[in-house]
Amino acid sequence: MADIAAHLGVSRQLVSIVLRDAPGASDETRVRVRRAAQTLGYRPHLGARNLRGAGNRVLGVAFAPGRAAETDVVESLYPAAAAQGYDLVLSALTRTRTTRQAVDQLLGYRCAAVIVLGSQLSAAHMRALARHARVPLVAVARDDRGPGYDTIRSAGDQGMAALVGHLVGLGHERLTYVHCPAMPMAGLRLDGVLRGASAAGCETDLLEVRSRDHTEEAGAMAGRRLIRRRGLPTAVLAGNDEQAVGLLHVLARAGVRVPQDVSVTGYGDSRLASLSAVDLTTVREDPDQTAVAAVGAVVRRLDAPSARPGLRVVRPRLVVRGSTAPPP
Amino acid sequence: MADIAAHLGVSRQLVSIVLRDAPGASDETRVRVRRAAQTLGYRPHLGARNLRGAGNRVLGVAFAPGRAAETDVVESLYPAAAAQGYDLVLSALTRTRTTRQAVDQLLGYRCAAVIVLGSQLSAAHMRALARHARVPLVAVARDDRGPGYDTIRSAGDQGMAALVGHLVGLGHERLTYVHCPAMPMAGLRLDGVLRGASAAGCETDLLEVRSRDHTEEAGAMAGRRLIRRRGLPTAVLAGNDEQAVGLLHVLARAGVRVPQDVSVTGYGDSRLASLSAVDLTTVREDPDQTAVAAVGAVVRRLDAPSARPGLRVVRPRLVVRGSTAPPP
DNA sequence: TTGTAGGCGTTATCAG
DNA sequence: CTGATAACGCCTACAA
Repeated sequence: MADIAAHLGVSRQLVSIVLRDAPGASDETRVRVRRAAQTLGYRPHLGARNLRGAGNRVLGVAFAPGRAAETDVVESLYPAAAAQGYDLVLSALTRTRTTRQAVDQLLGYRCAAVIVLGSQLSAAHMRALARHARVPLVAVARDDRGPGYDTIRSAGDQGMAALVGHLVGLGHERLTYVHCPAMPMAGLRLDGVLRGASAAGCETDLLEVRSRDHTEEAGAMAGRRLIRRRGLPTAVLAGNDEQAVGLLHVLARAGVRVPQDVSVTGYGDSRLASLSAVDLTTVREDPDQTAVAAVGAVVRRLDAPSARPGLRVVRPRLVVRGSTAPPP
Repeated sequence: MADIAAHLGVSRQLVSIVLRDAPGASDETRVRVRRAAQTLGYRPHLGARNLRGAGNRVLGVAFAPGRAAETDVVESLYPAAAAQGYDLVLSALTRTRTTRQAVDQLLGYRCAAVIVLGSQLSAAHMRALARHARVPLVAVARDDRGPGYDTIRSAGDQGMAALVGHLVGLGHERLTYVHCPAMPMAGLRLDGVLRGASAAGCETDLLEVRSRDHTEEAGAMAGRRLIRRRGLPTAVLAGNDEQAVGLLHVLARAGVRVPQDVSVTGYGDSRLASLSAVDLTTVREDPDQTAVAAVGAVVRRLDAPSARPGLRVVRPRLVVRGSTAPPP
């Protein structure tokens, strides 16, 4: 910044005024300063900016790259944060990196708040983390809630109930649900299936998969167990899209036709679901809505730090594709 | 830091000395200072640290969360960077966020260097970006090379040649390669197939998929075209694992058995390849090796800024699984 | 072991 | 519009 000032023969303050669009400079100098900044390759030093204490306008995001639902939310978080004047800094959750470590790094950058996506931390650890971070903490895709942090999640029960309604409407009378307890928010989705089924007056079988994995592999395990059984059900609901894809794969290799012989549904409407070879009936968890809600929670908490942390439930939407049909 | 000093009644310098393990403090005070830092919830201000100019020990990483190969490398980058005393700060490449924007943000944090994973920028734009960033730039998974930036990639040609060798060894005499020009490093892999085939004295058919997508969707398109043809080939090589999975899905739904009727191979050994329902013969691009090579390139360039940027090729490894067998 | 002093890049306030 | 001055948190150097 001093370089620009020297180069133009003006004061540093003037340059600062122009670059942060503050009042107090003529249009002509604004242009000159901006041009000089361009040619000199000027770039604001974000660390120095945050040093000033007040209003650092940076949100930290901890997430697991590779998890489809989370990366979608991250993608949506950029515009959502920008709309409120915030920038994002990311920190990865990996096998070698705990939620705590990731959040600690973000706090090192003095983020105004931290958004944690899909952490598998226990409720107690999450609360401890929120106390430890002295900035607002927002948890996305958890089925618990504070105290100490805001929670954003989609209504997994409503979504599942909508899928059940869709299948019953097609004429199915008995549904099988692939329940994978290791999956975040598994309980909520199971609830939705059971309540939806009892409301529609239809039978439900539970196929419980006991594995730490809750993606394609779990779906494949469920598929193999279904095939070993005497008769196939007419409709199977998987806990999420990845499980549904694993299930579809196993069914296809076994010569079972979808949807002619069996209808299959997923949850999430991730990238996988809309692939032409998958074409999965599912429930859309809108990442844009989730992202906007998360940023909204941050802003609200920063405005009123003493307010009780809340729970925001985002409404899911049924997406009917080619993997469901009337029973054979 | 001043808080700790006040709380203990010592000087800030002493606290600084203890916290960065510098000589000049007694063991007893070290313990006291550390305990106080704990209880006061002290956390170093990374921005302020970087402000000091020299040796900021932070590497910027620009990548697309969601791309399997890239997230694997990111996961491996954390330990690789830590081994050299570096921390990582991440910036996402998304539909709404260009490589340029992501790198600009990283430069704002005054990273010592920037690592860009799998950017689809043209060679000219990449060079411009390297000039614009005044710190070392390392590109991972590109088939071009500088000047202006170091490149790390796996030997796609050798990997493909190894797959060809494996298939020929099984007795296949005619191979079909799914060529998707939009895929990064597509040319290199095509080369490997052609050279491997001519060395082994076997025929090759090219199935070119013209689509911007180079993942499951492209593989599914290729699969549908194969099935519409008169006779199926005995072996199909896909450009990467995702394409292979899309291909497998379409083949399975069409009643084609893998590997009894057709052998299928992928490239990358991503998470998908080892799923039990996929069980794909492929080539492993080791993310650990790639990550170590990338950090190594950074360190070398920081030591000798004037050295000519180089190309580092990581050797891939054949992984034989259940999707390949002798021809029917 | 402690104190003093300065600098890193930015924002902010004050009086000219 | 400029000039002067301060503050943010951390590091380094030098002297007591």
